[in-house]
Parts: sequence; structure tokens; C-alpha cells
Amino acid sequence: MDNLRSLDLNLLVTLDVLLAEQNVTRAAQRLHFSQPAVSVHLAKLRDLLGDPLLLPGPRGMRPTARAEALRAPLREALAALSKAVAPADPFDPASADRTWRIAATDYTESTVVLPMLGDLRAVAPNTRLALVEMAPALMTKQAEQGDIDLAFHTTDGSPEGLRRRTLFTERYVLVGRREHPKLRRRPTLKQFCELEHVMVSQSGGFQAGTDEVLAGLGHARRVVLSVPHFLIARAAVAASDLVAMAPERLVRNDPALQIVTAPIDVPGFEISMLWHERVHRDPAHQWLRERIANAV
DNA sequence: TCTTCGACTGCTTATCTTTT
DNA sequence: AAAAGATAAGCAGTCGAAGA
Repeated sequence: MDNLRSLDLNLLVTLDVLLAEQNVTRAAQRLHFSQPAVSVHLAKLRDLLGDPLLLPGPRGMRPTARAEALRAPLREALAALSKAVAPADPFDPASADRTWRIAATDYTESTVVLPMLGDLRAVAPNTRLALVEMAPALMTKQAEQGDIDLAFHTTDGSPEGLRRRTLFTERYVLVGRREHPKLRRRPTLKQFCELEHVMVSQSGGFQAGTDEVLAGLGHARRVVLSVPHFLIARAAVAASDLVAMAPERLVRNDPALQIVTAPIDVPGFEISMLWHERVHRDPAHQWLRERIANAV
């Protein structure tokens, strides 16, 4: 590439037209330059390439052997460059064979990825999906390096420096197994506190938003199981008399579960999808993001 | 950090030179 | 003599260095 540093690539465009027209004046017209401008271009090209390139002959300007040898490769190179800087082709899901890498928790896998999976398989059958563990601290870097294409996170506390789009707002509901004897009707606050609860905490904690709300009301519940993932909480609830305050979308279509409105109002959360500026305008990424937004 | 100034570039028009 | 190419002069825009 070093031999290109001293070369104004526009001169090559002029040379290409000159070789086609074999006439400085006509080349100038095609390039929308004045004749002297193209004449100067030609002089520079002659100097640069150490060859007269075009010589006056019996019928206009005739290319030298060097110029003739340049004609085809120059054509090809300019066509390739032109293609490279052309607007990106629109994304064609039917023929695409790329792999998507998405950072998600088990909750967003269930509520965001699963609902769009069938659609994705049907519309883009040759693409692949890799779900990777969500690590908020690494997310921005992963997105920047292209290790992940997309991530999901609660809008509150989501990593800085990424583009985002809100997908939905989630609320908490009280959930227990179907036929749970204490959930035939909406429990009172006292009954709610007497139930045995399971909660989700990455760090094995026993305090969550629900407990803060209860504390504000002068109450406390009995959390007897703390698990790091939503899906195991759901499974535990389905298989026992434990109950949980769970995100509604995670439990609403599960026939093994009974959903009840809780006697307290626990603030929900908002889920956003996040992506890097680098892929913001990429047609393939735009397509995927739109697909996901529509599916939820 | 903003402004100014000079060098440089790439074009134009006008004109000269060369070729047919 | 006409057509085509080359050169000259001038103008506008850009860029980097220097100064406020």
C-alpha cells in the first residue's frame, strides 16, 4: 500500500476515463472537469508512472503499452473499490448464514429469545444463535469487540456506552403451583407473609424488592429458598408448596402454575436490548433488533 | 480553545502550442 | 485553419502552525 501514499486515487479515475475515451477533452466532459484540469491530471499521471501513457497519434491519442497493460486491472480495481464504498446491501434473511451472539439471563432467554425463536428459524433458516452468559461488567467491551451482537438488561443499571431500545415493562405477580391450597383466592397481607417464599438472588441473598416494600409496611415474609436463576425458582414453585414473587412474563403461560395478584405492590422493571454503535446501522443487526422488538 | 495567516492544492478561464 | 492538448494566472477551499 505504501506505493499508493503519494498517489491521489482520483487520478486513477481520470486515467480510467482517459483510457476509455482516448481524448482529453471528451474525458473532461465525462468527468465534469475542464479540459485543462484533465490535462493536468494526465501530466501528473505521466510523472507518477514514468510513462507518457497517451501519445498523439494519427487518430487521436493512442495508449502506450504501459497504459494498455493498466487498462484491465485498473477497471477491476475501481469496480471493486466502488462496490466496497457502495451502501451496504439490504439484509436477506433467507440466504443469510451468519451466527448471532446474544448475552442474556435465563429470564430474558425465556421472555425475549424464546418468543422470537420460531420466527427466526422460519425466516432465516441458515442463521445460528449462540446465547452467552450475561456479564454486565464485561458487556460494553464484549459488544465493542464483536464478541456479542446484542444483550438484554434491565434498563435500570444497564451498562453505559451502548445503544438501547426498551422492549417491555415487567411486573411482579405472586405464583404457586396449580391447586396450591393457599392460593385459591388472593391472600391477605398476613397470609402472604406466612407463606414460604423462594426468591432469586445472584449472591444467595434473602432480601429483595418485595422485602423492602414489606418492611415499609412493618411486615416481613419467610424466604426459605434463595436461588441464582429464575428458571429454578419457577421449577421449585411448580414442584412444592413454595411461592414466589415472579416476573409475570416468566410464569403466565405455565399450566403447572397458579398466578395470583399479590396483596402488595412491588415495583416492576423495564427490559432493554443493548448494542454497540459499531453495529447500529448494520442492516443485519437492524433486522434482528426489529424482529425481536416485534416478537415481544 | 479560538483565530489568523501562509502554504498548498485543485480547480477555473484565458491563452499558447502542437497536431491533423 | 480547426481541433486538441498544454501552460499560465488567478481564485477558493483546506490544513497546519503560530499567536491571542
